[in-house]
Amino acid sequence: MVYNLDKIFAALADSTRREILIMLLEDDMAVTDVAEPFNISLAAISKHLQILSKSGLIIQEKRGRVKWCKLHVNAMRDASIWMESFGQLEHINFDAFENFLHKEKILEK
Amino acid sequence: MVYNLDKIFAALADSTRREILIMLLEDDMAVTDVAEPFNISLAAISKHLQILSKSGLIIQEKRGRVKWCKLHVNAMRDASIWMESFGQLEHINFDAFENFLHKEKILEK
DNA sequence: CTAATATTCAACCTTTTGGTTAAATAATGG
DNA sequence: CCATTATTTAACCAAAAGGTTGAATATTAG
Repeated sequence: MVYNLDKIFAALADSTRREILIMLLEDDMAVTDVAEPFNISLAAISKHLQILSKSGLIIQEKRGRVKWCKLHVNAMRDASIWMESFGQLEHINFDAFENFLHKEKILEK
Repeated sequence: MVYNLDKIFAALADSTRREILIMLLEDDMAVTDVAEPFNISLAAISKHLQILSKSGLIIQEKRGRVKWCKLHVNAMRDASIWMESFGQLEHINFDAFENFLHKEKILEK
């Protein structure tokens, strides 16, 4: 399966959706739980999740009445490969990267 | 200077703009020359270049009546760093990457 | 000075995006 | 069976995106 760069980058171009992806790094989540920290409607979150689904960045699986959302990182790899072509990543700025992880609270101080 | 992920990813979400970036990998170009391979109006290309400029992915510099466009890859690094957080890039798929470079005619067979 | 070249701006159009609220659907618990 | 919970759909709205054409603005060449 090949991913659609238009859809992947468009999905990543919204900060709400990027925050959702970061939340899903930690664990799979139900739609209602994804919506909890945001103050927009559940319907809006549902749409964001559909955009993430169609881009391939997440997979949704319904069990009972709960639809579980989980990261599907393969899609992002396609986008990364595209970016690689600019020959920058061999000089990854690890300080900036670690900084990012702290800012997003993925790592604790 | 810090780049705006919304703008960078949104700029990358359009295939015309990604093609422009690939063209600029080879060399700096004037607006008219960027427009040449596309069959949309010059005004449309001008808008695409403004979007790329505002995202920080290119820099435009006017010399005489010609506005030169050049890649400014630092912006893309911010987006790459974001993607790094998904822990995928340490296993870069180099086959896929080389494949991409051939497909985009950056490398010849 | 004038014509040609390079680029942008303005006005317009259609489609998409991101949001809303209210109603619909589906599954579960009691 | 019925009320509750989980999620989506539908109808709507305002703003943004991506395109057009035609006019405007610089700058250069002759």
